[in-house]
Amino acid sequence: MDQGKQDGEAKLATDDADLRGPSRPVGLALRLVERVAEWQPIGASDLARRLALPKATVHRLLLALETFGWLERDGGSRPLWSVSMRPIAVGGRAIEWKSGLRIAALSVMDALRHQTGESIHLGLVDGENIVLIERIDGVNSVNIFLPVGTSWDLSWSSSGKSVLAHLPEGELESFLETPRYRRKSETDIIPVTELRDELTLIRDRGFAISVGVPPAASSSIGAAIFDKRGRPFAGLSITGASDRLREEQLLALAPQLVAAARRISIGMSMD
Amino acid sequence: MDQGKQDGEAKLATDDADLRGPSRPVGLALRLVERVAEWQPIGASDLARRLALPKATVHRLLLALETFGWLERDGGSRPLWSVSMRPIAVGGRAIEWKSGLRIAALSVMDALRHQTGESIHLGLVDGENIVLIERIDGVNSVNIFLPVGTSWDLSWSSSGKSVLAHLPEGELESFLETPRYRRKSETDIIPVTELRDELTLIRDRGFAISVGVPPAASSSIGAAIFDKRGRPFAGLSITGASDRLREEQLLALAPQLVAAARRISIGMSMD
DNA sequence: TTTAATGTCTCATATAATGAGACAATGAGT
DNA sequence: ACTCATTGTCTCATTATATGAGACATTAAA
Repeated sequence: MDQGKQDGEAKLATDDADLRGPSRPVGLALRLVERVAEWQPIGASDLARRLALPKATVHRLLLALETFGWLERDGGSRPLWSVSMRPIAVGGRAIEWKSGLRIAALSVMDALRHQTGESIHLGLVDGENIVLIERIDGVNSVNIFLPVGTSWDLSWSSSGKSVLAHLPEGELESFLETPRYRRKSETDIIPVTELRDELTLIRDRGFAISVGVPPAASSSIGAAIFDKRGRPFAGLSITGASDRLREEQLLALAPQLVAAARRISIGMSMD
Repeated sequence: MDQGKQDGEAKLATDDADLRGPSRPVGLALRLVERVAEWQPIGASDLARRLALPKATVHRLLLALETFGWLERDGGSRPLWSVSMRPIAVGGRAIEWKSGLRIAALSVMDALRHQTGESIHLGLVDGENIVLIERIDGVNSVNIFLPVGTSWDLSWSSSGKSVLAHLPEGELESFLETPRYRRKSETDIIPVTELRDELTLIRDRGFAISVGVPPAASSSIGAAIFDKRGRPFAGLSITGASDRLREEQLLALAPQLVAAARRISIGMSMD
């Protein structure tokens, strides 16, 4: 069975299609970067085996990617590869540029963290995932510090579900086409239908709640952010350790969160 | 004259060498990603002109990079290109994996921000740059929120200078080989020699200070973090708005900062 | 010591990259 | 409304590189 969606953490790479055709080397190289990021630190042979690619091809690409500064290896006699800082540096520029969102959100997020004491997350939709692009830390003593760049399947995080709930019907359909499961315990799996019901509730209330989301077992309450055309494209959430933020506490934060998300949406529409 | 180093913000890309030879398409594609990140949003022709590459080649690569999910364009009739969330997602994995550092640093950083009230930055050396990989926000009401992924030339930021000061003599030499300037005002440029003097002072005191660093005109005090072999590879800094953190305030924070950086170095050496 | 992996490299062949140029669509200037 | 420089897009003959099987030395484990 295809794993990956079950554990909530989003897959990075595009499907491992055959990739014959134009720009094949580029495609292979990028896939390599993505996979190395996922499996680092990893050896060349191991990588080739997992990708079902010839050893020589992988090796050649690894050397190229090292030359260009995207990958690096440790000094061992059997080198292990990992990604360099380059992708972060590149990604940082991306965040800075989606500044319409970031700038509009920052002051609101700062105010919200002072009101609530909790950490505030800003996520941006990327295909079927939502990526954490900014985090402002709560002033409480115990906090969760998720690294920027963490991404989740839209059906997992509270802000992701908020986005889903406000998606045009057609797009939601095609999202739900790929079967999606959520594992609560080892065997307890929530199927699609229940997610649909939850989305209806979310649309009515204007916010979503998630408890015990990996990788840090955090709990959160999230709301969607809309662009000028009324399309949900990002999410704002209040996130904290599961043992402090139980459903009751989360619900109490709802009004302030929803107001903040709306304020950001409005700020985005004024250009 | 070669700009770029003067404004403190680090260059992303490798040099625009001719790139003939093996893996050329991969090299071109990666350079494209880096440049688009730098200049986004940008059109295809403009990009081709700046890179001195044929329009057709650039166009083909842009389409490929879109297919693979690394670039995207707005819907306009003259599409403008920008980078997707993919690099951040990839980079996030990188950060998570340098977890030796991140994990070791987080609790210390959290403690430090509660002691001082200011924002704490963790930077990782990447070639001649230092990249912000984690930020923990101060509890004060006025704060600077630099995006993770921001990078500076080593000679600019306080933590970068701390790293430089503790570099083996040979490596420092080759770093200073490329002429480096710092612009204080439009015409006031600090040459190499003065930087050398400053590094001596930094080595003696164990910390460095920078005032008015772009892009947010922040001021900071920084100290180097060392690996098991005693090599500086990262930096810790206390950063805030220039108008609150003047040299006097920064100096007062030095003991706590230096202690925290040492604690992280020690934590890293215990594997 | 044996053995099964791994990293590295070479080379003939297949395949894709290359870039000049053509074209229509666009948008700025008048 | 009309001009005209510029843009995005595509084609195609030529050239250059990618490809991947296999060989080899090296390493780590049995």
